[in-house]
Amino acid sequence: MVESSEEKKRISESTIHRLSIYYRALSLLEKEKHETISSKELAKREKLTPAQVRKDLSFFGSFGTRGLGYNVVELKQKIAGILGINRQWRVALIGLGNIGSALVSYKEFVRQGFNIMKLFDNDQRKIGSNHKGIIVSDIKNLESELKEANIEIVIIAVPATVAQYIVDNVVEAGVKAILNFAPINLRVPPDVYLRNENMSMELEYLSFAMVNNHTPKRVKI
Amino acid sequence: MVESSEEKKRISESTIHRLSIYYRALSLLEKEKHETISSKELAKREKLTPAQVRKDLSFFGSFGTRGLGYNVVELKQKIAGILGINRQWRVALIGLGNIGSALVSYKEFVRQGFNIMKLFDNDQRKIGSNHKGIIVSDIKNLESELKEANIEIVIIAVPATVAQYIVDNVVEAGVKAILNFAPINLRVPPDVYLRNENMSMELEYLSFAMVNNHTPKRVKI
DNA sequence: TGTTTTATGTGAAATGGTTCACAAATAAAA
DNA sequence: TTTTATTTGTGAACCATTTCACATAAAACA
Ligand SMILES: NC(=O)c1ccc[n+]([C@@H]2O[C@H](COP(=O)([O-])OP(=O)(O)OC[C@H]3O[C@@H](n4cnc5c(N)ncnc54)[C@H](O)[C@@H]3O)[C@@H](O)[C@H]2O)c1
Ligand SMILES: NC(=O)c1ccc[n+]([C@@H]2O[C@H](COP(=O)([O-])OP(=O)(O)OC[C@H]3O[C@@H](n4cnc5c(N)ncnc54)[C@H](O)[C@@H]3O)[C@@H](O)[C@H]2O)c1
Repeated sequence: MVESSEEKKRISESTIHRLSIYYRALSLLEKEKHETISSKELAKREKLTPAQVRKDLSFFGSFGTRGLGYNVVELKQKIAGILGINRQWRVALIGLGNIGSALVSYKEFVRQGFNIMKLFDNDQRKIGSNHKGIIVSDIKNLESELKEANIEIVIIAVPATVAQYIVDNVVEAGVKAILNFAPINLRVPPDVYLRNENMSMELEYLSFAMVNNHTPKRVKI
Repeated sequence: MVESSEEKKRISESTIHRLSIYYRALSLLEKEKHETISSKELAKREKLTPAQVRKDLSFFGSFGTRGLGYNVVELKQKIAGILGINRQWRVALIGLGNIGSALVSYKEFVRQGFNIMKLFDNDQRKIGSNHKGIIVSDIKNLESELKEANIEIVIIAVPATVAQYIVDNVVEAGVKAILNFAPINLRVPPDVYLRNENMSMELEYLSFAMVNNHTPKRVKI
């Protein structure tokens, strides 16, 4: 079989994270009625370097105008396309406890096209109740309901002890992207994308920095 | 003044994050009654390489025994010392909304020595109320109460619109470490450590990965 | 006690990511 | 219209991190 002609560039994770940063900055610039922005100015705002901004963007195309900079609205749309947030994503959240309930109310997710459409829990008092217009489903029906609703991304907000078991079912249901809040190293097949949100880790970094007088190259994203 | 004889090695952020991972893994191994662990086995468990584990640890000393591996309890304590979590930290949380309330109930923080001792809000209905044994303070008294309670770390959980203003006051009160949940790029002086917890960014990574069939080098921590 | 096996600790090599520096393109000014 | 000022896009140089590979040391075993 002939190799696809499409170039498969290896984009670094840092570049992807910075695209998120550019997107957020451009949203603000749009609100502030800026028509164009130079890599220099954008870098200054986000404490990065102009070269970094240009190099990041150059992996995906030439979006600027020499002598002028980038059109704010246009670049924002380009980045949205690259990140895949110029569309709606169907998201389910499992575990409606402290953190799960907070996430359901997080408006930023919806604004970026991440729509929580299904909620699951195993607590009888929670099943059937209404959260932000969504009826909480019984975890027993996880697989069938995930499939039925065509869920593409699942957020895990259950205790660490049951997280692997839940994830196995989520994978079984064909979901390819998982955002995990449980402080545990989950096993998923190679074709499933997994990201972990670990808040203790960030506090531990602060602790380390204070104890060791750490001098970071720059503030973490 | 003579330069301190203490070596000031530049430890990478990735190394620090992996120390957190090792710590969590070792806690589990301790529970599972493992007496020793090799870099090979530890790496396998956390999907890292043995060389990586050894190199990370070697920045801080020689903690292992050739032919045997590392003593679980001993290494765990060493890492706790390196990360600065073999002590108690005095933490304050500002903004008792959705995410703030969830964080107050997060037991993992306490387990690692991060004790939330002060809560602040500007909502009259919340001020004076009791959350997990802590009376919510009026944001008006922020500076004086932060100083009085000797707060070392502040968690920001207020709307992005007011976050910079709040942070300015926190910095004014002499706090040197901030964990920020507001989706905004905060300005702090160079001697203040700032970490951002940005959940949209992780979802955006998943979105990017799915749209672009991204092949990461390895799963992000 | 001697031999074999296991596993650390660490320079050196390889890989990956960031910054430099400049040609090329366009805008702005003259 | 020509000149000057900006600013992009990108190889090349640089720097940081990861992996390799092996000398060294201790454990396990005979
Ligand atoms: N609270 C926080 O601020 C916070 C922060 C970061 C990470 N986390 C992590 O997020 C997870 C949830 O934390 P929490 O504080 O919200 O805990 P919680 O106990 O308040 O919530 C857990 C929820 O999961 C549900 N649940 C339990 N077992 C289940 C199952 N088998 N199937 C479906 N649902 C099930 C429970 O009914 C409950 O509603 C934990 O892993 C925790 O470590 C919490
Ligand atoms: N809800 C989530 O899951 C989530 C996730 C990630 C990040 N965040 C971010 O965390 C922040 C809080 O989000 P939320 O959903 O909890 O919002 P929220 O509105 O529920 O809570 C905000 C809290 O801050 C308080 N507050 C407002 N202004 C204040 C001031 N000047 N001084 C002191 N307190 C003040 C409010 O009274 C409220 O209690 C936002 O920046 C949000 O973007 C939220």
